[in-house]
Amino acid sequence: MSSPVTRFAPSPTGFLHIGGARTALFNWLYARGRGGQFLLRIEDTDRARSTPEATQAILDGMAWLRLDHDGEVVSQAANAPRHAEVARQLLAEGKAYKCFSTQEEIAAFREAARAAGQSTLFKSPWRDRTDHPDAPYAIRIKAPQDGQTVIRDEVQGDVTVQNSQLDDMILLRSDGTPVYMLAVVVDDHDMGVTHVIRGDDHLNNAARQQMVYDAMGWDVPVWAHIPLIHGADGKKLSKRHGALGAQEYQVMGYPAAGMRNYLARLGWSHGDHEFFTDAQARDWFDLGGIGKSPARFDTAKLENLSGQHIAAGEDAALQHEIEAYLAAADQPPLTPAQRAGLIAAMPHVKERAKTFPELLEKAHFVLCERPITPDAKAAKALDAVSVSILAELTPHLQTVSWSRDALEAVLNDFAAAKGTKFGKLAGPLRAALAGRAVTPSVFDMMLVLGREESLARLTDAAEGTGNAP
RNA sequence: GCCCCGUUCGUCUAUCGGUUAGGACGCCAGGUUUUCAACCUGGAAAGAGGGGUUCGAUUCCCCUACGGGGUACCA
Repeated sequence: MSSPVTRFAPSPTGFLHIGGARTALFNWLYARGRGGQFLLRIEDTDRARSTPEATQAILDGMAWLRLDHDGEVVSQAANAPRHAEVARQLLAEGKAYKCFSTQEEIAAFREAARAAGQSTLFKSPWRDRTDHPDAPYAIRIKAPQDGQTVIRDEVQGDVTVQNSQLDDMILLRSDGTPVYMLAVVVDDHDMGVTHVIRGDDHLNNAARQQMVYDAMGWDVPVWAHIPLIHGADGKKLSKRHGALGAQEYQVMGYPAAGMRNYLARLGWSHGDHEFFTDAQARDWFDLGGIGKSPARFDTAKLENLSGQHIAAGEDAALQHEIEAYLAAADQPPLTPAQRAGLIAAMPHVKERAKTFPELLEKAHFVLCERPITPDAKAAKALDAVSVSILAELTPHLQTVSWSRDALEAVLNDFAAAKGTKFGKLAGPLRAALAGRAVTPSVFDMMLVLGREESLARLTDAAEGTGNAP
């Protein structure tokens, strides 16, 4: 069995839609997991709505999710001559015919049919006529008039469509331009696509497209129509559900790995596995694991998975991705000092953040410089009493060996001597060290900061330096 | 209107005729704790409705309801 060839074929009319991202992911997973190829084709035949910016946005979105494609990006519009050629061939073989009906005539036909309560499928009077006038014509395929067409779908099962439901669809418009329904088939065939994994909304179209495959004597690809993604209310995903563009999630600070895991898990499953790596997803992904019903987008689950991926992430990789996030979110880049600080603090902050903004907030202690300006909550922890206690504590830290055990011992002893518990000291220490009330462990902060910087910050706080919320 | 598809806890899902219907997220209660997060323990929570088939249906078939998609010289 030869290796599969899949493709993602978005229309460049906007950003990379979240549903499109999942479709791309499924195709990528299927191909990559089997040593196959994953191709990318931009369906830009609608010149009016297609823009280069949109194409770039799609490419950017895929790059963020690390969905690399094989070969050049194919432009469907560029293949128009080949599409027309196929239509002409079918015409020459008598499998298609010239239709001289005008759009007005067709509209009138449908209106009458609707009024009479009959099928609105257009029945062209030109199907079998040979007395052709000298006028513009469209090329229509000769659809089978009886029998049925079966779509052997890997997700939906066998879907049977009565051929009486199929019309003689247009292949080539009267202006000579090919129609999408023809273009996809020709392109998929020419590109050697073996597996068409796409949205459910194309399921019915598959029957019409199969007519073209049959007429040309081409092998029909393996179909896999995946259910669409819906909003939290179960309705079709739309703007009112929030972010629709895949990249908006990058801007919100979700790691690509978390997004991929979530998207893969949305509508597909592999037993009870919820959290998995890219490698596992590639190994496990199969068409049989795709569900049949539409799934709702759940931000809470996305967050959970993101948190797990951040925690499991490799420090250097996280570092790079966070810098990319900063750029995508239009935020100032890290200074060399901040970068070094973040790398040092990473082990202590990555396990407590669900998103990058959250991680950065927890890492604030290495991103800020003296004198530290505490936020409101931290300032509250630095009242007169606390400040005097810090002043008293500082000398004890001058000589202690700078290790977790030693620090813990010193602070506990100091707390005991004061007749209190370390917990009471933690708040002020946190505030002095980070200027925040929410931070990693004070011991971890001190170790990351080092003795000199830690003592300087404590001294600042004790002296009230820079203490102006 | 006609055609096609779908329907298991709030959400994502497992189950491929026989299970106390499992897991995860979220939620609730308790525990741990140095803030947040994490973590530990426990809990509430589901087969749309109605008919069949069968010794036995969540699972197979039919009907209804609801949801989605298609029905273009759009993609």
